[in-house]
Order: sequence, then C-alpha cells, then structure tokens
Amino acid sequence: MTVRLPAVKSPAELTELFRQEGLKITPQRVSIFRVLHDNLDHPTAESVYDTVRQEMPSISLRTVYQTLNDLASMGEIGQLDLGTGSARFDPNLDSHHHLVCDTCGKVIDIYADFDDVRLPRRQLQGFRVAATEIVFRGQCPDCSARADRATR
Amino acid sequence: MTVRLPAVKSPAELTELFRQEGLKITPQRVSIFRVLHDNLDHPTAESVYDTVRQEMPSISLRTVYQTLNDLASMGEIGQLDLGTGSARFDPNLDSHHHLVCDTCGKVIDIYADFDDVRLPRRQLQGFRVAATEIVFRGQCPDCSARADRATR
DNA sequence: TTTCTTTCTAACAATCGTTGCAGTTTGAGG
DNA sequence: CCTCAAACTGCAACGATTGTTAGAAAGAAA
Ligand SMILES: [Mn+2]
Ligand SMILES: [Mn+2]
Ligand SMILES: [Zn+2]
Ligand SMILES: [Zn+2]
Repeated sequence: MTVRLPAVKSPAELTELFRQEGLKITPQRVSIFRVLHDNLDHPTAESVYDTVRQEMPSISLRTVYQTLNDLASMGEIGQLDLGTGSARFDPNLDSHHHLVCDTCGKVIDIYADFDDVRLPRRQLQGFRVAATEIVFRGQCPDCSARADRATR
Repeated sequence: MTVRLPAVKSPAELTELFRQEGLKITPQRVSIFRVLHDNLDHPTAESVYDTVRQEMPSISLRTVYQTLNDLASMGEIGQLDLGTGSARFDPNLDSHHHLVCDTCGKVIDIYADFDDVRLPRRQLQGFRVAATEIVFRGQCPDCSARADRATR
C-alpha cells in the first residue's frame, strides 16, 4: 500500500489544453475551470453551477454540463457515479479511491494503492480492464453523531 | 484471496420472508421473485418488468419498482449504481465484486476476497465503513471485438 | 480595426429513470 | 362469504441530464 498526492490542473493549464484543441476560451469556461480547481469535494454539476453563478449570474446550467462533459471526455476531470442521485465530478487526476457517506453523500479521497486488487486472467473472461475503482461506503462522523442523537 | 459461491434466495424463501414481515403474497410478487431467482445478470427494473410481463401482462412497472425497493430495503437483494443509466438489482447476497463493461453495460460477478483492501484508522477520519465495493471497469470481449472491427 | 468564420451560450423543450398519488382491487383472517 | 388494510394500476410529477437552435461572442484574417 503506497501513498500518493493529489494532482489538480490549474485554470491556466486547462485553458491551454482547450486552446490546443481549437476550442474557444470563454469567460464561462474559465470560471468553471477556476471553480473546479479549488473544489476538492467532488461537486455535482448543480453545485458547480451555484458557485459559478456567484460571479457570473447569467450562466446557464446547460453550459456547465457541457463544459464538464467536455473536460471529462478530454480526460481532464473524472466523473463518479456513486448512486447519490447525480454525477460527481473529480478534478483530481491521480488514480485514487473513495470513501462515501451513504447518509449525506459526502465523498472523501483515499490516496492509496491496493496492489493486491488485480484479477487473475482466469476471472477476466476476456475482459480488458481499464480501471479499478474501490468505494468504501459507510457513515461520516457527522451523520453517525446525528444518528446516535436520534436513538437516544 | 479466497474464492466463494453465489447465494440467491428462492421464490419460496422470499415468500416466507414476506409472510413473516406481515406482507401479502400476491401473484405479482411471486412472479417477480421467480424472475429474480434465475436472473444472474443484474437486471434493471425495466428488464424485470419485461420478463414478468410475459406471464402477467397486466403488471405495472410501478409494482416492479415497489417490490424491488421492498426487497432491497429488507436486505434481500442488492442494488448497484454503476453509472449505466439505471439501477441494477442483484439477487446474489454473497458479498462479492463486479466487472463492468463501460461500453454495453454488462455486469459480471467477481467472487473473491481482497483481504488487502482495508483502511488504516488513520485514513478513516472517523468514518464507519459498512461495505467495500470494488468495480473493475473495461470492455467485454464482444465490445472489444466490435471496436476492433470498426478500426479496421 | 473591421470583417469573416466558427464555436459557444442561453433558453427552452424533451427524455429518462424513478417516485408520488388516487382510485380500484384483492389477500387473508374472522 | 365479509371486511378492510394493504397492494395494485395508471398516470402525473420529479430530478438529472441532454437535444435543439437562434443569436452572441471569440479568434483568425485582412
Ligand atoms: Mn476523488
Ligand atoms: Mn453481483
Ligand atoms: Zn454523512
Ligand atoms: Zn460490452
């Protein structure tokens, strides 16, 4: 089990990448890049929207989805489907895992390699495995406390 | 890494469980139990509906969702959210993991314990972990072949 | 700077999976 | 058989996401 560090691309880097792809640099996009950069809690499209809207009230939710999808398909952000209702976007590109609160939906990064987790060819049945995701599910301290209080 | 076997409850067992809970045994429920019992491919509510409808054309999709939710909250089936668009239900109660085709959505069981996958208290941050899910993502043989054919 | 081409945005409608609701039906105990 | 709480059906509503498109804006070229 080895420990690593997070790696999030800066707005400037993302801007440069978009430029290289021949995509235009709009204030909407730059604003989204900025919001992603200092959001470490796996925001939903809606929550990115809410934050961007504070400095750009006219932006549309559609544009946020569009840009997040673009970034995801360029491989510049990750997208997590954890059964919390909506997709969560992850600007942290380092391969890592997640700890999820099933009660409130909080998502925390786990920076660790589990070298043991590899499938023997026998179990692969011809599959080509591109990624291995580990999700630890449970209850965060806040939700545990709240539950205890309710049971008292 | 230890290997195990699948464990799926029979229609009779589920019927008995419902009876114990004071829930009524309706033909709709029994039919759904049967369909689940011999469905090893993690069906969606819609696909359970389609199958049940063959022998009971008047059943409503609403009832299928209702019964699947009941079973899931009784802990008698699992529910997977894998980002394939809709929830997948899993009658196999043994703790196990999954191999998912990101192209066609196929889901295959992986019966193996990865004993290495345990979080040191230091990383838990006070979380109470109830379950650890491992998802291997990639491409199934069919989809790989189809992709190769397209690239030729 | 002005023009021209291309891409993007905003607004709105539509879709998909799922759940809420209301009225009707039915399983199961008496 | 009755009774009646519980379950069923059909449909409306909902939240998340995507399709469409006319007009706006960015960037390149002149
Ligand atoms: Mn993460
Ligand atoms: Mn399974
Ligand atoms: Zn929580
Ligand atoms: Zn496939």
